[in-house]
Amino acid sequence: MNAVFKALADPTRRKVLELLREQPLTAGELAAHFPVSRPTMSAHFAVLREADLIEATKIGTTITYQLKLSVLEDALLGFARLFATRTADNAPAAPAITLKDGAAK
Amino acid sequence: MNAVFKALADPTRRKVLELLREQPLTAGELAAHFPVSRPTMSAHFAVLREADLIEATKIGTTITYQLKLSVLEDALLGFARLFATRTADNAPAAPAITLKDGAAK
DNA sequence: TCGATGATTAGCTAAATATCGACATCATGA
DNA sequence: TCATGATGTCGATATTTAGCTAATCATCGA
Repeated sequence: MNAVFKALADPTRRKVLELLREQPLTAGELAAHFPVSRPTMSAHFAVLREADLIEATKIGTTITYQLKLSVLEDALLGFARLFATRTADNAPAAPAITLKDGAAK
Repeated sequence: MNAVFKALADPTRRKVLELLREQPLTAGELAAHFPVSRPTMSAHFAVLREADLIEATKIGTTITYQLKLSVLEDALLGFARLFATRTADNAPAAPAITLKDGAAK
């Protein structure tokens, strides 16, 4: 979970995830959205991969990145759960939290 | 929102927020939970204050910190909303997300 | 007013991070 | 085979961050 929050600390990386929400994109396509160099983007991708937030698929010489929504979800939910107050009697172990219909585990 | 995610990137700071979920605590009480020096903790508090995640109240010589749950919630929800997929027809503008009963705006 | 207590500020170091240009890799098509 | 296009890796540099000790500030009680 720490790796996920570390990854989310950077605006560029959050934006990458946001772009990948719509559809998988190649490294080049993603890089085109930002004013930084390719190596810099590559480093950001590495951080996101390390956090297991994205998945890389290599086809020929092209690498396509795909969002792993469930991992993002688990981290966010795992953290949010720590703040969902549980009163003595009224205590559902897990509060109602969903990022996306059907995506919650 | 960036400040919030920056603040959440550190495990110590996340733990501080978690401790404050239960009840307000003084700087000293909080510091007692961690193996780092007081000044270091003070720096963490400053980051959390900067992100508006906690509120400081000075009583005499003691400073009590309190969690601003709504700010944390807004940031998490604001981000999560970006990933709540909206299909063409089945499109609720905002998905059902709550951290805590009655706390959602 | 003094001294003790709780907390922050100042000044510093070490480590981590972001960023770049240059180079390496690897698959593809001429 | 060779050039090319798409990426990643390397090495260097600058910035940021976490952490420490020592000093300072503010408040309270004797």
